Amino acid sequence: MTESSSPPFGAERPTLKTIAAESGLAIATVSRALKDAPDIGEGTKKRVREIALRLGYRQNRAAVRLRTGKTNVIALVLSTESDVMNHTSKLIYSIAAALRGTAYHLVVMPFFPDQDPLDPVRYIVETESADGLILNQTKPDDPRLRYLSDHAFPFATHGRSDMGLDHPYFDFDNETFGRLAIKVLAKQGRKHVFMIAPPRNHMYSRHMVLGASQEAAAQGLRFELAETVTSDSSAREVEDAVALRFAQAGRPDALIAGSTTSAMASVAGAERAGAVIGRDFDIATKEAISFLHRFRREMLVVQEDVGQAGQFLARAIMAAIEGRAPEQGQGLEIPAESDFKTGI
Amino acid sequence: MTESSSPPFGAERPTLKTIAAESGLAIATVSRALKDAPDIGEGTKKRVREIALRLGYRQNRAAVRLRTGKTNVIALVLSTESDVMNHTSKLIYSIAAALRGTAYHLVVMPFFPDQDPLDPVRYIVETESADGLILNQTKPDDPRLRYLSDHAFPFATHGRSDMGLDHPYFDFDNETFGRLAIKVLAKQGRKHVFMIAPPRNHMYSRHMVLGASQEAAAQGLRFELAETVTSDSSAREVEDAVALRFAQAGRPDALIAGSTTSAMASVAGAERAGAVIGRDFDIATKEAISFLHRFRREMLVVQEDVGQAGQFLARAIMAAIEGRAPEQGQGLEIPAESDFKTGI
DNA sequence: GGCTCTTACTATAACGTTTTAGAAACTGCA
DNA sequence: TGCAGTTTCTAAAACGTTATAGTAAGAGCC
Repeated sequence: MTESSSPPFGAERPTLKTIAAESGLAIATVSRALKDAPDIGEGTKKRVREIALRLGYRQNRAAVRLRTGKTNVIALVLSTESDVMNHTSKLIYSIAAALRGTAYHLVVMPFFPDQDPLDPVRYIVETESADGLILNQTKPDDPRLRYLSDHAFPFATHGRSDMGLDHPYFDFDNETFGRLAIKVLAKQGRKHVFMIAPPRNHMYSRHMVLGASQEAAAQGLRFELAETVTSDSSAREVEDAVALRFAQAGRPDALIAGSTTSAMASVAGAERAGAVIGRDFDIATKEAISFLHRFRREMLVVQEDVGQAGQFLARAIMAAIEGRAPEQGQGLEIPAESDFKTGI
Repeated sequence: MTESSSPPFGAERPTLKTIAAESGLAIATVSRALKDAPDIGEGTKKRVREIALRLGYRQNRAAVRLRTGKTNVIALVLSTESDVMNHTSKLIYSIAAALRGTAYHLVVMPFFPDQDPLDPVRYIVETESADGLILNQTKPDDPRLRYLSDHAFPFATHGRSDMGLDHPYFDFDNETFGRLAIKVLAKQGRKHVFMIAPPRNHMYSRHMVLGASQEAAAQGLRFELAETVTSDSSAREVEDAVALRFAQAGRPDALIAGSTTSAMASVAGAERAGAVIGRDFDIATKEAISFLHRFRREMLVVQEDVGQAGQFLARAIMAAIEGRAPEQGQGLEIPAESDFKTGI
């Protein structure tokens, strides 16, 4: 596909000017010919394209950017919190994959715990160093979204917020996840669930807890939320908390973990307290990359399709930038009960 | 730190021209004042800085880029192979972290299995869309490195090559890793090692196999290399291969795995063949993110410090771009015997 | 008082592109 | 033949910055 021969070694990179000189046309004509403008003759267009190809011409992005004000850059601002590492790289890959063949580049801009979450966002908007941006780890009331919305800057988010803003997002339906997790555990005959939820200030935590608690009530299960740890706590802390709880009276017989590492840690904690997975308790959780079943085959796990999220977000942000209506405004990945699988 | 007030809502973004008008100075003077040129009076500099701050002035990067030819972009070309996901996100984070506060941005450009590995590299060089680039997963004879070297384009690599090129790199010392893995297994009284090595065409595979095989010879251990699978094979394949081997006569009593997932899969395979970890066999491996001990506490694992690699590479590539001599030309993370730890 | 030297500033061109307004050449038609 | 209409091309300005060459004013010196 990339048939253009590279420019002769050491030579200057060809510009519109080079092609103009070569063809005897004006720079403006060459420019318009290359973008297939209607007021350029077919023969001329063909000739220009051939010369461009022969010379290995490539647009100077800085010049286009300066002239048009369009950067052709999409920024991804990444939360560095927790164990979302697999999650993260999958997201990056899938966005980059969706951008392939388009004019857009992806710049990655993590923000760090010591930083105001607004900093990278403000930076991008103020310097206009991207045309649009993608955020993850949304909060119910998220100042970043307010800022972007106030400045009419195109953005899309992985996860929802609760601010009544209408913007493109993709989310995993954690409410359904929570509901189904309970259902599946109930089907195993479990009566008492102990849940390691994500940090309460994240939007998806609310959804997950809501779904689980409601369904537990409906099914008549006892529902208990870990108070001292979240799924973002260190593995050690989660393990200790679960071990402690399982050693106390009224031992739960089921677990829900909000993240992959907290799931592993929870199992380790329950086992330390002498409980056997599949016999004394079951655990339901989700993961972005398939490996929990190599840890314990008995675990009930849903695969979250982060690749789908990345692709959706890339398309949505491009549509937003170009002022097109997105194919779909919002996306939700809804797990089904049958998606909860063991590795047995 | 970022004290600059944002420009009044809706107003045009201020440029040097704005400041020039505001101060009564020429554009050139403002430009030079802001970059602290020696031929501008102190009073003027102070006044210009104040106005710039008040107006929330930020350089237009496209203009700078067009004028100077410098992009202030560093590209990271990522291999998508195998299970290096944790590895990958750690690398991204650490590079981005090292770039924080500098003028450089990080654009991520994965390449995909269906693609010529040279494509993204050529693209960046031809379009001059970055000042320098970082590559990982080097091959002994790597066309990407040859191309970059031929075009005198600044680059740094995670991993070495075998082409006699002098360029900045950071590597984990896999030869020492291989050697020590054998040593540690020998200390456990093991006599017969089965190794799941990385794909043979990767540089680090050569190193690892070399170290392990030599040390095995020195220690009088039997050394056997898995022929049908590599550490990049699917978990299922690795598990099957190890299970098969452990079911055959002359069962090994030790494993070395070249990657984290292949380590998990190997253990699963050995266990399927009825072997018990710590009793019938031991396994040595490495990981980028701490979690293998939650899988089996008995595993002997070294933590590879990918964060250090990212930081090193970021610094090295900036030095290369700016024509400075790097603080250190090459970096090697050398594991020690005492770094092999169990989770017990 | 004329000379050079230094300090502090400015005008202008250039980077490579796109856009706008307009010019030139051709066509068709009366 | 003349004129409007169409097609195809061009000149020039602009985006925001930096580099270069140069100017003006004052200081120092004999």
